[in-house]
Amino acid sequence: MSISSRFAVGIHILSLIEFNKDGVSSSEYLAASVNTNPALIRKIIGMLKKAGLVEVHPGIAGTKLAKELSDITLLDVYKAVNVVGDNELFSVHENPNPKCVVGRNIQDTIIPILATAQLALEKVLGNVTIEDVVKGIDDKENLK
Amino acid sequence: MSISSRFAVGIHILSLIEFNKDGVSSSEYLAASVNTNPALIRKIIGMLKKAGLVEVHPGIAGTKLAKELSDITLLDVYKAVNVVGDNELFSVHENPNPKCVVGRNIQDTIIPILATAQLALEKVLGNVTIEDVVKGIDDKENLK
DNA sequence: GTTACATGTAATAATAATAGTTACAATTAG
DNA sequence: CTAATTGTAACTATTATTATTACATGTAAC
Repeated sequence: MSISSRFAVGIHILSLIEFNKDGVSSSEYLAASVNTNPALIRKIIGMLKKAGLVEVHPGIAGTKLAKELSDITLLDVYKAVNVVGDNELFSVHENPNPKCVVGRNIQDTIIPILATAQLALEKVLGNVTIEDVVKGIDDKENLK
Repeated sequence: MSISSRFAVGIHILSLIEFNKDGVSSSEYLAASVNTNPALIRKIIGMLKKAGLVEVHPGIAGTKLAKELSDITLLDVYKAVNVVGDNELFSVHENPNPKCVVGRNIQDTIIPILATAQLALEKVLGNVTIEDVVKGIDDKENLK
């Protein structure tokens, strides 16, 4: 199965807050662009807030970025929205037979390999910032 | 969510066929080591067969490797068991609002980035072979 | 040919996560 | 106080996985 779109939605939200920095980014406003409902947006914003990426206060309309655009990487967002835990991108069958050479060693053998693969993926995400995404959106828009 | 354990089970199966190369690796035998039932093993073996990694024939007990150990990478297994399609590791929300700058450009902007991350992961898997896994299992076993 | 056994595959159920939705309490500004 | 917004909980629908049962199909041995 694939990684939850919460991640993509998180990127969308942060980018839109930047594009709308002179306006008020309420959950309703953001939901209209993502094309979902405000409650779902608030749930994701809650995660971004817990990770220190945005500032938002109960009762006060709007969410603001809590960091510079260039200081927020996609890895920050990916971790914030909890799509994948450390070393949990791959799942490994849980109870292989300990009476078998393969069964009693397979987990210890492949888990580090899978972790390396996961880290390679995360490293790519760590090298891209929301600033890059915002620029990418701008570039695509200007080509139209 | 995480990537199906079919992948880990596929690695387990191929490794065990090697360790048991002088014996008969029936679905029942393999299932006992993986600790699941034979039908599930046969389903996965069917996928490995379709990918040309193993040889197995209806009515005849046992599965054999169709390639050298060093010619089967974890990426081959990963693709064989269909856990993730090309460019489908990450899911992206489907109908962002085209009336918004972000909404109409977000997909084209982030999809290539996410694909790069996925490729980095797959590259790691492509550099590890079943031979490496088998050696790893042997090493761990000899330390006990 | 029939018997015994193995593979191939369909159907089903249980579980878990996602995505969407509604509802409402808590909080704040005016 | 009132209106508006955030923060959450509860619930549903959907989807994929994993496990399981059942049985048709294929092969070898007698």
